[in-house]
Amino acid sequence: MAKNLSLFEEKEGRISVLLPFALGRVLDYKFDGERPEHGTFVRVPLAGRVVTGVVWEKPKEEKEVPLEKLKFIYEVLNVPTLTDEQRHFIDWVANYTISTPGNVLKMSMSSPGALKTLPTSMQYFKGKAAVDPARLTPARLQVLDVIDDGKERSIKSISKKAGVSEAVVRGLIKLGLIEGVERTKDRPYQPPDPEMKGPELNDEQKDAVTTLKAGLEKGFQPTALEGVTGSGKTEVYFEVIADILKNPENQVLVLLPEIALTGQWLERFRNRFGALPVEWHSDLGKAERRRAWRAVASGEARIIIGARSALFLPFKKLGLVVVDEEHDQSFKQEDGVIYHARDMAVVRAQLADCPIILSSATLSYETLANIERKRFSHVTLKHRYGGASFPDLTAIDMREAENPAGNWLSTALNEALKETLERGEQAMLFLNRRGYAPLTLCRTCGTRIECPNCTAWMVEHRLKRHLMCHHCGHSIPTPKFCPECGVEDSLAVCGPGVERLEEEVARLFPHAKRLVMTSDTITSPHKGAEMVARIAAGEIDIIIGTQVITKGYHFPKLTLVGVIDADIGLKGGDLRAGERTYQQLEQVSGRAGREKLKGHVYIQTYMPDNPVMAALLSGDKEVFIKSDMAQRLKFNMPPYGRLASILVSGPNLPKVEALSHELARRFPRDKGVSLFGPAQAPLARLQGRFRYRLLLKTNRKTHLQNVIRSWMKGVRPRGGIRIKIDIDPYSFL
DNA sequence: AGCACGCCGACT
DNA sequence: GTCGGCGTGCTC
Repeated sequence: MAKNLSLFEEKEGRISVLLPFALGRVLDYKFDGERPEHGTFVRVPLAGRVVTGVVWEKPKEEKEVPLEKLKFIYEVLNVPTLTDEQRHFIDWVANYTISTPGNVLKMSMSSPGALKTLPTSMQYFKGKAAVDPARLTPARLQVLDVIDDGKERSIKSISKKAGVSEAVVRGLIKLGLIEGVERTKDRPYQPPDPEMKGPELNDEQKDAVTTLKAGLEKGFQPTALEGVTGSGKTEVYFEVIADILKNPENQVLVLLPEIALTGQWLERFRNRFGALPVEWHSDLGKAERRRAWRAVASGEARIIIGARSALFLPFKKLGLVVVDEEHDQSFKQEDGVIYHARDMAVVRAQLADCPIILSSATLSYETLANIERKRFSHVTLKHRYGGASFPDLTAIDMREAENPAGNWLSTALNEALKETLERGEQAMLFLNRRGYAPLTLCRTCGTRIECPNCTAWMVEHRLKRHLMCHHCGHSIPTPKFCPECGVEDSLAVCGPGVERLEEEVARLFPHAKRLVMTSDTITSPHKGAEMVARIAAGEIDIIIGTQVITKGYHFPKLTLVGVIDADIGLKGGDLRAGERTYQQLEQVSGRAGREKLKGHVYIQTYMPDNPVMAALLSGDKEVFIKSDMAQRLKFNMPPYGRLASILVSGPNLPKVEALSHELARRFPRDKGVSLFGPAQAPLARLQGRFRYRLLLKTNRKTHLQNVIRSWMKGVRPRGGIRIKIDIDPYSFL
């Protein structure tokens, strides 16, 4: 009896389980039988339902619920366990971003349903039944010959291999000569072949590859790969990937900013590795998502390319991380768990003790600072691939430019367009404004049509015949009468959007084939790929688009780039306005003249003397970046100092104001820490919620998160108020 | 995340 | 007089 009891106690025990939502702590459960190790996926009861979670370490400070109160886990899932590395990463990110580990875990699970329901298919193999030899027709003998090896196959593959119809196979199943079993197996991915020969690299690229490969032995080693637009950075890191893949266990993660438009990247990849990588992005269907997730977890997926969320996939053994276009602001996740995928990727690589390559033509200031601090090594490509030259840059001073009334294209740009089209080349016009016009106002009463939910103008989208708020999605049919004074046909549109620009181009060049590319017209990755293919095939003469066209493309016949309003990004005047505008203009300029044809770039600006414009035009970007970064250093701003943004929002303005001021009062004044605000956020109302912001600035030595945690302790937002904490903010809205 | 519990408006 | 709005709190 006593023996039995002790045996029972040995077998029954307590484990902690992390659940994929904001519970704020782990929950304990009992198990019987073998102790599930940390990282095991389990299904557990929770308040009358069953949820999937992961066996986790129990934080020391948490008190124990008595064993008899605990419930038993229901099921241990047949899924690879999360590695220690992955769990540390999740905890680290939660701690850094001041979110709950559960919410971060959710990003690693990403398709909860996929963990329990697996696709099943019947697989068939040689059975044991004996049968009258007289019934074995030649077709049946063919089949028996195929299955003699005992391997499991589908009916389809057996019939194909034996060269008989599926009916023959079914007949044998009925006789028991073939047996079936239900198997859960996703289709395998085609493995990449690192030995395949890629395109010939030039000397500069070869040198870069040599340098990068030499650093691979060191384990964790961040390297910035800085190459001018068109220098062939991708082919350089492909060689590093090929090297890493020689270890059959290694997995490689490539993060790209805009997954919607990676058709060209995938094509280059296939040319080098003979197969497509495993893709991960929000557009994947349920089945594909599960297949990719499990392939990553099992180690079958060798190369994963994805948007920022791919960073949280449950890698089995990460051997290399590449962040392409590392300066791109879309790596910053702005809601839910707020994180910067580039920064977190560095942490992920550090935990995996593997190299990481940050690639860009316009490195972020964060990365430049890390190069200065000697934390990152630095490899550069200064020349364009294939002997292509850099485009000529011309500024058009719009204060003086000839500019026929009502036109957004200056005469100079118009002329350049004409010449480009006459030569049979392609042009790209960049205007970072969706829709037809950003503002509609009444000529009679002066009313500007605003969003009822946000402090923002309604943007006309003429193709869709409505006005739309770009912040909350609210839309109304384009009105004929002023909503305020009721006068008919008194509404006038102000300013250009890409649709309006397209209208002008159509008027000036009625025979040119035009294509508008914005998030409104690129509704799916497939559609984006289709557009890119049409441009590459020469079916399009003029591409008109928002920032989606600035990134990564290679169109050999594209020789003219026109920037319609280079100043848009500078107007907000926020911390990163200069940096962002510089990067954007440099990137879009880089689309011109990437092969043999000479490229030309026209930049329309009202402030040609602005340091950003001056730097671009002189080609001396170093001077601008150095002085801009020196400013940041002087004011202890990122990447030298640290920022956190605290956004208080709620439906009731006085309550939002009151809580914001209470936060300011409670703020622990300390050296090395300063608080700005509270002040109304630039977008004072968003989706019906009023917004106030506080900005916290510290030096690099201060533990920013600890300051915030102790500051926020005991603050209980009530009455629908939310506090959003953004560590290292990029957006100042 | 879900789901129950709990106090204040428009209805069979 | 009830049905139900979703604010608040709890789940091992």
